[in-house]
Amino acid sequence: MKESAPSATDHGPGTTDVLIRYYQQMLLRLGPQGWWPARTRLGVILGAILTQSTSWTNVELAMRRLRRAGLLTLERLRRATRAEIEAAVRPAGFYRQKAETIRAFITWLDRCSLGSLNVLLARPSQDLRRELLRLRGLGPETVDAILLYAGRRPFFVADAYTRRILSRHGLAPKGATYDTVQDFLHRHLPPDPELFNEFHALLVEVGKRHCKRQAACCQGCPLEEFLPGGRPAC
DNA sequence: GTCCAGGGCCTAC
DNA sequence: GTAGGCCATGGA
Repeated sequence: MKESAPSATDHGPGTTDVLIRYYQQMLLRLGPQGWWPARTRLGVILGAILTQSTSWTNVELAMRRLRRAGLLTLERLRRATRAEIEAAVRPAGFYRQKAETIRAFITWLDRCSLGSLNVLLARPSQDLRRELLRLRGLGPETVDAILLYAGRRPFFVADAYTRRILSRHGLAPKGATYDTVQDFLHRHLPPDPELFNEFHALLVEVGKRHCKRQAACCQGCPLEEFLPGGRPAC
């Protein structure tokens, strides 16, 4: 079988230990992150859509506007116009696309899961993931965030920070795809939703503080001591 | 003024 | 298959 995409580096049986040490170090330095900061499963799903390429502060602005407009229930979202949803989610950016994604999700939920998040989230994990990925506007990262944070399923959200940090630490090749990095983490971590939840949240926090897209990083980073050769990899 | 954010889609090559 | 453009707002 030909493998065209760069594969994550397999460090053998010790890889799990390495990853757990990363996790423990971040947890020790930063403490529990308390993700996902939404009150309901619907809130988690809306947040997952709104946070696409958007800072969480802007997502919070949009969520507040949704709440003020009474749009944080399925019943109200069904009756809301496109313009109402667009106006509420505007601070999160890409507001036309995101409003349309929200409407598409609600329509699909009504058609395929009796309009019930209980019914939806009771479906088998792989089947549910495959179906969600078919919805326009839901890519792998958003779907996995929904599965992990709303459905408590063990899908690691291998977002840009996760890929960047693992790459800079030599655990994944530069340019590794979402699926490659997620598969790597799934092979080397116990399938524990609580672990995936906290691990991902910690990686994002470290990424925001120390691993920006272009900036040099590592100074003061909780993971600095783990860098290959003890030197900055970035 | 510039960069960036807890992505995803589409098109051209 | 993949690189590049586009979608958009708000904070640093």
